[in-house]
Amino acid sequence: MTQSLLKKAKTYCEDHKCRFTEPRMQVLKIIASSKKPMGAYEVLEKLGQITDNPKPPTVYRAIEFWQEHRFIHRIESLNAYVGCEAGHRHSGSQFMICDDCGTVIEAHLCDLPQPLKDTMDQKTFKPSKWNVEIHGVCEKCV
Amino acid sequence: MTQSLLKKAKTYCEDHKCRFTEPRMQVLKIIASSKKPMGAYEVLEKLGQITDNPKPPTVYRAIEFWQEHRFIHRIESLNAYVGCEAGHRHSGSQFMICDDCGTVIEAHLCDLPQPLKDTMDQKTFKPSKWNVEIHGVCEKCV
DNA sequence: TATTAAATGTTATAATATAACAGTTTTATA
DNA sequence: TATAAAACTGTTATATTATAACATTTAATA
Repeated sequence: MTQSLLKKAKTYCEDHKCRFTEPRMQVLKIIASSKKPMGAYEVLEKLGQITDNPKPPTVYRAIEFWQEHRFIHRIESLNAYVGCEAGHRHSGSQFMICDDCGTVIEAHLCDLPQPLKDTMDQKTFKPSKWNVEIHGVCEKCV
Repeated sequence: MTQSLLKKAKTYCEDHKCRFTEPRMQVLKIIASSKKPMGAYEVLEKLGQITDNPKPPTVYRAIEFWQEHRFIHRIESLNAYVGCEAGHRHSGSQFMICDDCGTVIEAHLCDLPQPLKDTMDQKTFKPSKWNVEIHGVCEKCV
């Protein structure tokens, strides 16, 4: 997905008056071209193969930027990051994480499932953001 | 919930041939008596008020133990831990996290909601563990 | 082109978590 | 009940993940 995501990201930046800079581009490229979620320091290491001795804040800033603009997601249970093509503007994300091969599959539900909505109502809780992480075994690894 | 949870935990240990030791007891007590999730180093600090200069592994070991036996949960998006009275033996957890006051409310759904089950089926993914974290604003903080 | 805003580079350090090994307590069993 | 094995703790050190702070550069815009 690397190329298409980079292109989308570039267009997005142009449209939204933010800069598609070299470090941002490189970091997105590195994360997008990985099949598995990457830790920030893995990204840093990869980046070090391209640019001269980059430092953690470079990576973390770019990660933060792309997260805000939803081109990457953080997998909380792995402290790692994955690219996202979907461009969804809703506030939920759902991941299936294969504990065997490490692959992450993203689902793209737009709405909070009803049983959870019901719980929100019962507790009078106003959700703004939600994340689901499901660990298990993927098709290939069964 | 502190007392009842400690009691449950003690009984559980007796029944399951694991030891209800001093550091485990203290750590569970500290986490259970907090209304909000606590970070490991907050627990460590509290523990330091009771015992002499405890070290991180003491806390992390106890946390790991109680997590395994489901007396506490980790809130991934906060790197923090909360007590759990439910004693559920199923493999899912769901939390509502108030970004205003920090309170965490746990839901207790037994089953993966249908839309997510459907996604699992579509992708032929075999789930073993699932976690939902919903950020938002609680009743009191609206 | 001067000013401002946005972004980067760099140093240092904070926050979170675990490895490794010695020593102790409890449990199992000879 | 002595002894071995297992479970657990104490301690030192260090790994891993993430951010604060400030100087500098780049780009947008007045």
